[in-house]
Amino acid sequence: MNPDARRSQILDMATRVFSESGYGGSDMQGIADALGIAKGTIYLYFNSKKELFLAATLRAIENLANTIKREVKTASGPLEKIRAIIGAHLRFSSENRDLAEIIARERGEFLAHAEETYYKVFSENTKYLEEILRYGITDGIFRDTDVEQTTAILANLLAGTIFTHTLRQGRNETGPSTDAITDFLLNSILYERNIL
Amino acid sequence: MNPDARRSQILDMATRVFSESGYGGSDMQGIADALGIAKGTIYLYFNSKKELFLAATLRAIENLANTIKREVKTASGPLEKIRAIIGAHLRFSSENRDLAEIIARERGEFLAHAEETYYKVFSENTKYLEEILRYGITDGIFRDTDVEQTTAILANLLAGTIFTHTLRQGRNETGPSTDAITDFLLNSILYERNIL
Amino acid sequence: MNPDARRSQILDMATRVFSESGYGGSDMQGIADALGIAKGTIYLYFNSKKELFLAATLRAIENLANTIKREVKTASGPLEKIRAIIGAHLRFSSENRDLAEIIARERGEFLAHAEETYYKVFSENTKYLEEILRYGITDGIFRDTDVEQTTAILANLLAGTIFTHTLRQGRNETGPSTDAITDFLLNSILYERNIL
Amino acid sequence: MNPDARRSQILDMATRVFSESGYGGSDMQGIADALGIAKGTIYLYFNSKKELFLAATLRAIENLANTIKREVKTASGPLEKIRAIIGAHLRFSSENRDLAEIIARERGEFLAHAEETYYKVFSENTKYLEEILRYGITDGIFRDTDVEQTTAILANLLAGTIFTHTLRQGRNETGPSTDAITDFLLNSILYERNIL
DNA sequence: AATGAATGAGAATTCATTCAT
DNA sequence: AATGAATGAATTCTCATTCAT
Repeated sequence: MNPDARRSQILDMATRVFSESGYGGSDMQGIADALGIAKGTIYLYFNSKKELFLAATLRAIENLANTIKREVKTASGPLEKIRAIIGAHLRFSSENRDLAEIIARERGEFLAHAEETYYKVFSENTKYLEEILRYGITDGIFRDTDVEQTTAILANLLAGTIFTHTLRQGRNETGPSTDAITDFLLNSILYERNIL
Repeated sequence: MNPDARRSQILDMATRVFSESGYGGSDMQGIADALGIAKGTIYLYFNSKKELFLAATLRAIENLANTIKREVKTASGPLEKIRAIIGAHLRFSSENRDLAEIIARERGEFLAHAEETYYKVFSENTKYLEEILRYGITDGIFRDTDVEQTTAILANLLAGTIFTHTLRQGRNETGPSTDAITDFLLNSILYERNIL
Repeated sequence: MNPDARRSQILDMATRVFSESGYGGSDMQGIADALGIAKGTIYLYFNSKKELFLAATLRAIENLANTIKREVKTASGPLEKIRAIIGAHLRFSSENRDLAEIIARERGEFLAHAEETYYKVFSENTKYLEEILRYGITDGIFRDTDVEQTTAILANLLAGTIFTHTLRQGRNETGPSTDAITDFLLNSILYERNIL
Repeated sequence: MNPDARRSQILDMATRVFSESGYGGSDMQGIADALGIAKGTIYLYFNSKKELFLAATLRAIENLANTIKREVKTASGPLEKIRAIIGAHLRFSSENRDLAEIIARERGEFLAHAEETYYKVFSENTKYLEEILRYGITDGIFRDTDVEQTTAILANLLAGTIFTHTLRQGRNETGPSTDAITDFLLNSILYERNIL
């Protein structure tokens, strides 16, 4: 089997298993069994359980970061770009539950490493949001708010959305929609709400 | 030693140790050592490591819930009550890092149990917020928004604030202030922003 | 059970098992089984298999060094002291096969560590022998040989005696006797052989 | 590549690696890597790790035995033949460290097999030495000692020389020289020392 | 109530060996 | 002949939990 494909296949299964059972609740044999391969094979591609977990997390986080980047690039105009960032998070949480969940699991298991992971996404987010906000303020469509605080608020809101997504699902609840969040945000920051 | 005091002492240390090292990264011997007692003694008060961890988490969560309840009761008027809820979360994160951190750790380790924990706080939050919002809408000071969505948004924002608090600290960053979040929220939901 | 006694008991069995099967050929479970205790118990006293092995070796080497020291002290006169050193090695090999064997095993398994072990005994030997030889030369009973070379020769002879002891036993052969070695040595170094 | 050459090349590298790291400390992958060949290739020439190790040891032993035989044959007269045997061991230890070291390693790892190995060399030694001694005694140049004991003593001395060679090197020490050992021996066994 | 020695199930990891290509 | 990916048995080590004192 092609090494890249095998590596990717292991990562897929590891993501699924770790997402379902957490790091401590999963074992290497279980991942191997689920793939129908030998335990030793996993170690040909990853040096340890921790490395496998973190590789799976990293891939998830990069996937999220790419999703955001792609959608922001596609969107035109500050309002649409903001909606794109919010939408990217919600869609990512819904469509890639394993990926979203493993990101949240990392937070509890490897705090120090999670810092880096977290900043991979959120520093990107921050960059985009600050640009958009500054542009909008200069342009006169946004109120002259403290850009950094506003950005941090939205970052927390989006992080909270991902961290609570699975929790809500366990209760058959749905969180706020992209539209609701976007409206909420714009109502707060727009200079003239009535352009909505 | 008074049994309740000993139990409480063990919970305190467990909270500290689990907060620092996570569930998988902590061991019973370490907690006993830190207390200067024998490992077996812990088992006189808690049946298992998991039970100890969840008891510590539960206490943390109740502490947060009580903090919120107390401050909301003290505050007068919808605006002040909203500010109190937000402030309670931020102050709790700052002043009780261990407690905030163990709540975040539980999310990654015991997902199913975390659902309950989470709802202990957030259903309370939700109840208060929905009341406040409905009251404010009826009263005409808030726009006529979808109350459930708005509540869910704020819940996510506050959860994100707790979950990212330690992460930010690792980077020597501070998150948004109570004032910033409150202003942000009110600007969005107030019927007339200029009353601020 | 008394911790020192237990530690000692584990060391005894480890010495026996490692002597019989070598380091690679032994496993911790086997040692535990032979003692009728749990594997984990061994780890309460020794942190790793290697540490257990080296502790057993160290004890063996100290035992040999003490045997030599005791017998040299007891013997009176240079000729008797020399005989005592030689006799101590031969008796040690015969009466403490496990101990002699584990010393030889260490040589093959942990070369770097064996250096230290080896010098624990042989620097002691060297010290005694050089003293005795110098004394005898000054006194006129020994020829004026190169003391360091002669000492090194006897050290090699005694090391060879220990290292080959088990090998010879496997062939039902006996090595040279204390008397033979002593006579051999004295015939070489005495100024006048006929005092023998 | 010529099969014999490849086999030989593998044995060379195996000897080096096993000499440096011991049997347990070496792995087949490491040997293959050092040769720049695939691990599986080694198994085309040797059926197992143990077989490879023992083949390397056997070759080393035969090399030593041949060295001795060659030098004994070349030397003329009992005194020179004795010097040749001693010199062969010392030169072998110095010039073929890997070979000498793997012989010592085998002693600790495969005791039963080492018996055979050991006797390959030492029975040869014994044969030569006993012949020489008996000849010298009959001839009147050697004292009438117990030939077997004297032979065993020299065998132990030479074995000890090989087993301690690497140990001494780790301490930057040199063992006794060929001349010193030969003089020592002859002073002991010669009927008239003054012919030296 | 407290202790801490002992337990042993459990998991990670290694690596000699195989075999399809 | 050579390869190197795959295997899985074997082993070390950990640590939650128990229990005799």
